[in-house]
Amino acid sequence: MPAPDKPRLDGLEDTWSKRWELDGTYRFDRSKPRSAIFSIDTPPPTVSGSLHVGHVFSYTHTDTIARFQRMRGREVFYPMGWDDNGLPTERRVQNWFGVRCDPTLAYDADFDPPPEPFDPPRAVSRRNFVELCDTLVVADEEKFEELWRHLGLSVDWTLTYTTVGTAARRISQRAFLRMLARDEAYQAEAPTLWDIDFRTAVAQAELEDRDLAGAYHAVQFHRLDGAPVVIETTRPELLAACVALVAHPDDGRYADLVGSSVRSPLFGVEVPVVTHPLADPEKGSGIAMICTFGDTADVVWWRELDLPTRAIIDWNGRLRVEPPDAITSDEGRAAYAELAGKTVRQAQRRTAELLHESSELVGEPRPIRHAVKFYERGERPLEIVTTRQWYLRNGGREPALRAELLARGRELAWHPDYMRARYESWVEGLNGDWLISRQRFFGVPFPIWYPLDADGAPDHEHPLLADEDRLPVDPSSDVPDGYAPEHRGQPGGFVGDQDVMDTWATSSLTPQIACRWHEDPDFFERTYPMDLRPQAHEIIRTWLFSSVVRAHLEFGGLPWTNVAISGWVLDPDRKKMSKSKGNVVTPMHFLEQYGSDAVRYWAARGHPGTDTTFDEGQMKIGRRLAIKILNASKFTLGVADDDEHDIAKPDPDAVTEPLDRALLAGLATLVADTTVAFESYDYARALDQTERFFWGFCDDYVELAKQRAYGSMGDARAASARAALLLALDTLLRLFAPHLPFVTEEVWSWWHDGSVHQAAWPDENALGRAAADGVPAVFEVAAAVLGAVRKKKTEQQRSLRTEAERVVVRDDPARLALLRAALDDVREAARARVVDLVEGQPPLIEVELAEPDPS
RNA sequence: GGGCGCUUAGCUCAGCGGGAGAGCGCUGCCUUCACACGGCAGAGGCCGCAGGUUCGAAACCUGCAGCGCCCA
Repeated sequence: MPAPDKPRLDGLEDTWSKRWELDGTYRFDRSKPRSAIFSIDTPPPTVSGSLHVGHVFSYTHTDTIARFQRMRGREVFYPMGWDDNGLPTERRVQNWFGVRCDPTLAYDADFDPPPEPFDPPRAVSRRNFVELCDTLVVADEEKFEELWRHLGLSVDWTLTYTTVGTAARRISQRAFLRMLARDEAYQAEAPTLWDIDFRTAVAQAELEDRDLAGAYHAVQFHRLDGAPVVIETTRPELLAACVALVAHPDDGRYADLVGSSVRSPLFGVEVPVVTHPLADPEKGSGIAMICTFGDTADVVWWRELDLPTRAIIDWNGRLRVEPPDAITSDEGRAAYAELAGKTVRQAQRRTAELLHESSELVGEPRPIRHAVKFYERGERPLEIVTTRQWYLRNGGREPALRAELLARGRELAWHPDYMRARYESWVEGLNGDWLISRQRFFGVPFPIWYPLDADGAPDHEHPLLADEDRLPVDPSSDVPDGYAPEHRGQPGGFVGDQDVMDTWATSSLTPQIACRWHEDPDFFERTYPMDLRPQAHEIIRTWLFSSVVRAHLEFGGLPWTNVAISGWVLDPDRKKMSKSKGNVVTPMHFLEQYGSDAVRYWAARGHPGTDTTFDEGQMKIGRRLAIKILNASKFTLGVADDDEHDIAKPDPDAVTEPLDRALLAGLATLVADTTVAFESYDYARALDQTERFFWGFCDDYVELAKQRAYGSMGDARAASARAALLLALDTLLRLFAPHLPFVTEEVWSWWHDGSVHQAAWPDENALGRAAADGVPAVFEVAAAVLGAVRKKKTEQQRSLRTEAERVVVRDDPARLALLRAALDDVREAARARVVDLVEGQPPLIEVELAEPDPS
């Protein structure tokens, strides 16, 4: 099929994505041995959100790697997953159908998705809720898949998985049960970071610090002899939960106090004065009150100093109705009654008033700004409450395991390498095990029930576990072995664990889910551990770390050998593009306006790990590059197609001219360089090198060789140019193919059977052989002279077709020899009547143009 | 507070021991038989600052500043 007269970019996405699907171009061949396979642990996008240019950016990076590896001969395992597990989907299902999940309800097999949302919302069982989720995400997934196909991701769409689907739930539960059996999972009643709005526990990895306005309240405690002791606190409302005062052991100001007791204001509770190195002498008055619990420091003090528990904050964020037992005086109980049931903010205000009235508040509260811990999706500061939760060991408590995980981090090949520091600082800063239970309704439940004693109280010490071959189970509707449904909730019966797992507890298993751990042992054998985890840097502490933990504990190894970290897309003000900031740009418009190759070009220029500004200008350049590829290809194929030779199989031996050999020699170097770049996951460098070479090819080589290729110097010399043009085009199309899959495939189809994306990556040695004695410098010197002539013509405001009367090149003998080898080409391209070569220094190029035509 | 990264032309960025570069934007020219969804050329820079290593530093080392991120 010859090149069209007016080759166009428009419509290539539809044409080729359909064709690739029909031909199974990216279909994974599972019969290949592990050594021949390159497997990629793609990040499953959250389907309830929408894809924005940040997704296009990072997924393009991965796709270029996938395409490169495919052309290198690896069988690429590149599945897509959809993340439909977690809060975003839960909320979307609630709103879309007007339902809420109530795990205490029994499954209703006759329940159908309502055409209109229920109003008011109706409660449904967890299993029904999950089914509604399944129906809703199907539509989302179709939209996402369409966009990914339009972008040209070389995913095998028959391998798609979801994170709340049956297999994911089964694998997730299986992995949990195995950790439980190895004592790597355990249940504990402990102080827990708690979001009072979501009413769920939150893990360390989900925290973020936010700067918040607060105020130091100077509050008077009293020595037993009546003398005042002033502490400063930003949380006076926790006074009733105070269990001690703490000072630094070296702080002389309080030395005489340590070991004695003081009495709290308002409540008159006697508490000890203790020391701990974590107490900061610089902060406030240097002595602080320890409450159960105001912040994580309180938890450390409470644990290490073995202090009593006097919790007053309830799981709804209000002060408990009943005062702590320690408050015994009538005055104290009366003061507490003023606060009971109030929110934290209300209680704080009222406490300050009460302290003011009793003259135990010293001066006015002093406003400060300080870092306060928030759940990353939350709106109010986290509280700390004591609850029973499930934990996975992650090295937060055991130095030995932590050291092993740090060693895994060093074993992993990071691209770029410096991103390893994020992992290490996170692992080194862990201060507890991984809390994985969430008091939510939607998600993967724990495959656990508890027996009920004669009084109907659950026995948490002897959980009933689901058999592995029953998985996945939903303990709210399934029944443990040895029990009947009617035993649920009855004394002597059982009750299901009500919590669900943290989404990361499932996401950390994407390698096991994608590779079908225990679902398909042969498949797993061939794909796991995987070769590449591509992901963004802000989830190193969550997704990457938790995946390493799971693989390390279950398999004693890494889940992949390489991780490629992509940066963020920044808006023009250099702020991260994110939904919460409201500055996201949806990609379809740009894909349609500039073409997918152009948008991919912009993305592929973003170096690994580097944040990149959203820049339409780069898309324009990408589009221009794609158009240039069309036109240069049209020219090459047009001039080379002489009805005598098979253009699909140019003959390397026909390349005899020094200029042509110079081109191929340069091309061989280019192939070597881009291969190295791609092998180190630097797709951006590979693109830059190829693009640079390509423009030189168009601007200089084609111009130099054009007349000869048309036959101006005879058949043999024309055949040399034609073969070189074809070899160069063939090579350049392959080098561009990972970045610009559509235009390269389009051009490839004009003169080749099959897909460029299944073609072999170019072979630098074959090109080197074709180049024979060629040296790139011949091309460089010839291009320099041509450039000087063009410059002269431009300066004289003359057409480039203007003839040059005479061109004089002065240089050293070696450079002149190089030029002499391509002199005929230079003369014709420059339209010069005479080119004189003069030995001498410094180098000089003089151009004398012909007189303008008087007409 | 600790760590990591960045700082190069108006903008977006490459270069990371021997010529200060690309594209966009700007200015000018050229309708050239692949390309006007073009081509060619031009102007534009104490390569953040200060020391050091070196025959030679935008690049390597040290310190500082600004910006961003990660962690505490």
